[in-house]
Amino acid sequence: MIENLVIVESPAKAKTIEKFLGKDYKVVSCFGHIRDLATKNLGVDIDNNFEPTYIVSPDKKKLVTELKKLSKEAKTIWLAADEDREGEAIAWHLYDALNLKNKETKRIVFHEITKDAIQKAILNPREIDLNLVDAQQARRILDRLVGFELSPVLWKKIKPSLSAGRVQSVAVRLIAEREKEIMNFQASLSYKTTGTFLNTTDTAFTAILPKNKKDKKEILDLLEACKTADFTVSNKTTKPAKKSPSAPFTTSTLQQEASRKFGFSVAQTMSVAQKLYEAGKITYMRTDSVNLSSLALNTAKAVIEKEFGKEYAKTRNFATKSKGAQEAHEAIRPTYIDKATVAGTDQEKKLYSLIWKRTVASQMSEAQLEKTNVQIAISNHSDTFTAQGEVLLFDGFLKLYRESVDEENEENDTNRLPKIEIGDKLDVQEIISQQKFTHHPARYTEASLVKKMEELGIGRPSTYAPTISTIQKRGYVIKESREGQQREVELIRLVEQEIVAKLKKENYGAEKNKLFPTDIGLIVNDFLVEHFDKILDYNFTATAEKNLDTIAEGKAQWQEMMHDFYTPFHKKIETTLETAERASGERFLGDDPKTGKPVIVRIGRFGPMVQMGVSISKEEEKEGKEKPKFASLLKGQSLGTITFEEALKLFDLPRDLGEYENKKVVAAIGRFGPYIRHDGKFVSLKKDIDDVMTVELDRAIELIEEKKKLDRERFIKAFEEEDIQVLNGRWGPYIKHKKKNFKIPKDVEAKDLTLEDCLELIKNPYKGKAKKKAKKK
DNA sequence: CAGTGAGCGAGCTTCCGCTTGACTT
Repeated sequence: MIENLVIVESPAKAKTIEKFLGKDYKVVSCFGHIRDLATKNLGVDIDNNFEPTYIVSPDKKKLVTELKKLSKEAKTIWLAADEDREGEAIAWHLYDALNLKNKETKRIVFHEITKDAIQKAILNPREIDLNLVDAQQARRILDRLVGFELSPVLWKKIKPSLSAGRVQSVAVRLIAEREKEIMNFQASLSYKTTGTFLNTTDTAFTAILPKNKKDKKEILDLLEACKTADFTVSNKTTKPAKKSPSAPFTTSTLQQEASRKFGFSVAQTMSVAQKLYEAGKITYMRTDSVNLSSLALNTAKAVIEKEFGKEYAKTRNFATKSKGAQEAHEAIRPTYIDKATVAGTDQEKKLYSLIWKRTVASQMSEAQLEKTNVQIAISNHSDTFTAQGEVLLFDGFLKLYRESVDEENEENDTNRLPKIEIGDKLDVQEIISQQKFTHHPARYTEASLVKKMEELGIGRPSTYAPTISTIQKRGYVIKESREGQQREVELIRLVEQEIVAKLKKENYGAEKNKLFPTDIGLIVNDFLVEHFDKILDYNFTATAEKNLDTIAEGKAQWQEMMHDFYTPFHKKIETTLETAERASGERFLGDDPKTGKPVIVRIGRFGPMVQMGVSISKEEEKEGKEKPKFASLLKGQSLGTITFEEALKLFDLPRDLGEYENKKVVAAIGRFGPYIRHDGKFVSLKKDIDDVMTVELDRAIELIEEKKKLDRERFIKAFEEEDIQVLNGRWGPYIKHKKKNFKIPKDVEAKDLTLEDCLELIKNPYKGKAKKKAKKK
């Protein structure tokens, strides 16, 4: 008999809480949601007032059986899922699925995992809030209806297996629209003027003209005037300023900072954080809250006073700024703030240290600055130079932590100014006017997309990383780096009474790990925006959230809200299915100069392609009419931007390179990119080195030989009589038998394996640490 | 798994939000 059974969502949490509660309490975890809508027939009975059908998720069946058993034995059951909409629903699903209505069941909540908070929670149990549960059901059903009615429209009108949803489609829209802004962006040029001056004691500093000039003649006039001008300090102002630390980390700010400082992908950040959490080193990592427990505040204060001194400590409470925050947890912070470092992998150490610094800095004093602004008049010209200086009077939190910023753009014009007073006469060393291009808006990184999604209130801490991986998996978006290009800008310099102009090369347009929309992403987005503007509206989720809040307050019925949404939505689905054209992104490029046939680009069954000639029907083919020719677009090319010339070149593939060892050598492009085929074997071309359009026979032979050598090294041994090979693979040596692969235990030398060993491993496959084979389809 | 771009059309795909492992040739 168990006295008390406490069910929480996370197993790591269960472990900690059990320690706090003592031996009368058994604490177990339900691993999040245990049931979900059935996938058959939507899982929603539209005609029966949107009645949902819930089933226990397949991977939770065993767990639910186990929980049922435990709850039968227990006297009192405490449902301690998180205090937010999803948590309330989890509690209710447990109540329902475990059949707890005849048991003593209590609902408790806490926002921080401290002994104090848990004990308080136990003293204040309540009922399950059915209004909040209804709000969750409404959210779930809305998402199901949108996703499962919208996606099939795409299958019919664009391509099978595509997907659309309240969150992912808006995420794709952000990226698609940003790309269009960039495509339509016209860079403009203007001259930025910087002067280097000497103060009365000959110390140099720089000042700029606050406004850039477009006109070269104006610049030349100015520089000409400066040749003979006197420069006088006409004004000087100083004012105090302060900088305050940022709030402790939430999921989204942690993802952003880890991306900016370490280049982590959002998934990487989450998996490292998960490890730290499971090891008890940080608090829960999927949170939208910036709150710290009072215990954490006290420890932070003590740590700061000890490490930096009393004047560096300042206890603060931060308020959330993000839309729709539910704040069921604390901010992400070290469990023990007095530990500045932890053991672990490099990544774990780095991320922990970042979390520690951010948390501690959030409880430190502001930095005190003094900002100085100096105006320098030109005696024979109406323009005025401006110098800006910043002096740090007290470093405060900056002693520990400095947040990074997104844009690598714009050099900083602030410098440390020497002693300058009003009326000082200054000498000029040089004045440089350099042409500057305006920049297009920055493409999104994974992390800056998360930031934007959070601003719009779409997605949740637990879904940011999975959503970003979904839109990439569907092929809507691709994360890429692209090389920059060079261009020339003019630089006009006045030094020692002489004006000299020259051209300077600069790099621009290089992108590192940015999100680009693909052709299919752009086509799907255009289609959805055209036909389902309401769902694709950036405010759709925010508005829905307001309705959900009303339901949670008990002031509205969820079925009514669903009805109001669904009726027009479903009608739109039907008319779109009936009336909308198939969307293929088709574009006519021109007529082939050799044959006169039309050349078009469009999305085909296998992605973006170029087609020469008109499509024909089966009958026409029988009659001997000529079929059109097809070729896939290369990586980096897109339907919207490919030129006629580039498109024509694609028909040059496959290219015949000649013969080697009496066999033909051919260069072409396949599913995995550019390759060379020789004697029935394929060799990939080297990215960034080889060009499939120009590669020659000599190089091809080099690659073929290289591959042959690798294949030889791949081979360890074979037992031909049993069709067994021992080979070197990506994850080390393995056994290959009749097209199936088998693992080799770590402590076994692959080259010492005997035939008997191999047969044994094939009969009883070694599974590593795994206990059982998980079926997954 | 390195061709293909369509033919009949069965049967499949798909959502968001909670949680962790399992597992890749």
